[in-house]
Amino acid sequence: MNIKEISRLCGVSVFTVSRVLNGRAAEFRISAATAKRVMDMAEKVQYRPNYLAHSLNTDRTYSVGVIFANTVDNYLGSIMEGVEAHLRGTEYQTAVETGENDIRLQDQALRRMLHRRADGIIFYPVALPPGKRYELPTPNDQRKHQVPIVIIGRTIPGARDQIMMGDFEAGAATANRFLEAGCKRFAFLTNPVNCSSDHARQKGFIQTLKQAGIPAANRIVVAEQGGPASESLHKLRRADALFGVNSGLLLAYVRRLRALADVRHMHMVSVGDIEGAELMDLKLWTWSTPGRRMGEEAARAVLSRIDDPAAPWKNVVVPLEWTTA
Amino acid sequence: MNIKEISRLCGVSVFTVSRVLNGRAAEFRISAATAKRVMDMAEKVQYRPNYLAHSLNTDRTYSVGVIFANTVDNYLGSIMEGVEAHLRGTEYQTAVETGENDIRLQDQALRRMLHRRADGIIFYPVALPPGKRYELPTPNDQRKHQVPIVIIGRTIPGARDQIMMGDFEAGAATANRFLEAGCKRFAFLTNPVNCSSDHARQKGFIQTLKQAGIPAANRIVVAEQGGPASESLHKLRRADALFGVNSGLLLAYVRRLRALADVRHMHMVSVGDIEGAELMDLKLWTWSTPGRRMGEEAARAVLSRIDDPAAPWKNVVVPLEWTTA
DNA sequence: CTGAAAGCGCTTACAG
DNA sequence: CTGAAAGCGCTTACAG
Repeated sequence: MNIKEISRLCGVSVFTVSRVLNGRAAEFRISAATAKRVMDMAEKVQYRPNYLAHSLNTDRTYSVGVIFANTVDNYLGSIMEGVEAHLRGTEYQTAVETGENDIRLQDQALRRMLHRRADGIIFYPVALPPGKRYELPTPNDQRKHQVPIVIIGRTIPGARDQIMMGDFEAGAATANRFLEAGCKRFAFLTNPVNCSSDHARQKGFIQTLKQAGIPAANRIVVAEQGGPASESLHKLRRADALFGVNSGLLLAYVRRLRALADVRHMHMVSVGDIEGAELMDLKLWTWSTPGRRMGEEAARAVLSRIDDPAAPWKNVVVPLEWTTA
Repeated sequence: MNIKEISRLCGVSVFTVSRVLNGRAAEFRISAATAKRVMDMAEKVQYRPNYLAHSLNTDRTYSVGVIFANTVDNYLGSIMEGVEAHLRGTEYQTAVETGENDIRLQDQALRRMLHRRADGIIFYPVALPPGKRYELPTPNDQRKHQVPIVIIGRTIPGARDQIMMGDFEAGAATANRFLEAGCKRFAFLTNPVNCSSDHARQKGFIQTLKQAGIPAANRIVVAEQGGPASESLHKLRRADALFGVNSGLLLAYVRRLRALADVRHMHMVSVGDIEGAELMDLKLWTWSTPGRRMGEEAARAVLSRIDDPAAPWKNVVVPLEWTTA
């Protein structure tokens, strides 16, 4: 069943059918009677337009590609949720690709997205080893116009639309929380990767401590490949305030550390909800990552960009919130 | 840049170019010299085939749709990971749609997938309220052949390809673990929804206890809407073995229960890794969900089905494994 | 207000 | 071994 068949059944031209079914009957002054006849017939024969043929003609697929650096976890899942929630109110669909923290896989994913002719892309970049900077590849693209790419979660070089979370502010607020609690020796636990989000948390945290007059010896940063090493655990023994760049990492350190020190007296904060945190008998607070909000903002941004390629870059920062029990 | 342009540049026909670029030069006895000329030119001008035009002709999109009942969490993410990992070795891509545990959204997602002409679909169905059974909608589909749908994670009525995990076996193994530990009063904590996976865990657990001669009074099942209610918490006080159908639920009960009972003496098992479980001072073991393996199997199954629509149904059960610290 | 025709970029019988 | 032509199902100038 196709448009030609319907035109035959209704005794009108293909043109008319096409116009009516695209909701542009009025625009082309097609009589209401004809329009109704066509609509009714389409309904009757359960007509479904051929997406491929439509897109081939219009060069729009009405799809937004989402590319994640790695396997979808709760955080990335909540981003997806936000994207899909926003897009449900539109004609757009999502197509998701994930990598495995591998720059080559991510570049491939981008190429495939372009090949599939997504109208816009939301891109969560890989975190490279320290020192290396990620550059968005510029694959040869057959499209007339540049496909909009919105960056989410981690910045990369170059001006673009981007949706980030309030990492710096969360780092600063964490420092203040510790300071108010009377802590003296602070540690920031992070990963040895070049991730702008991790960096911003660190910066907000350390800067605030520095401004509060905490000497360098009492604000250490631990960033180790492959988890806690015994040397750094030794250093951490004396800390009374631990800030983990993410909850998995914090817990990994605490697990090892409790053999060496009384972790129950340390104040701890990390980013990302922990199921059953209250059962851990720790002075532990967590930040909730605002993934859903970020996803919504990203979807909004990419649609705006599709509509208006010339608009100024959009830079959205979504704040983190303390997890409430 | 398109196929016609290349044919012009090479001085051969469109037919020849098409055949060569589809890797079917030999099949059509196109001379090696011509083939090379075409390939080189395609390389030189950075030719990228138009996916839409190709698919419009072949009626194959080389995409596998994945439909999830709800937001992608760590478990569903690991399924995705498996699907993508398997598909990376092929020409297929994935397209993911999620719902919000809403049957209407899921039906819509399926319709959209068909509209986008996925060659096959992997489907993780919603869990309905008790009593209600989910039926796969049969939307009118314009395709010549029926699009294969592989069910994953939760069974639904009707024979199909399906990939499940070893829920019954995990339930039975949990019961045995408790029995070996000398437990006497058992509780199964679950959700009041019609989920085959939850049911199978319960069945394996309860049947094993029954066979071991545990009286009905000592093997209770708690399934409450909206989390722990005080009445059931009262009942649970005397239990010495708790099996949570998932880890979030178990922890929710334990959190409430510890005000009423000494939870540290209870044996506990739940399904799904818990970050930092060792820090909880509980006798707690967890099952890891084999999402990645399931995803790989599902991808394999859907491709097989695309290749051979007439093959017998495939029914794969992937075992759960105890989480190792 | 409506139609016959060309075109999107590919594939594929059908000839030669 | 290769080409001219029709076709996939739709959209859209261009006429009338």
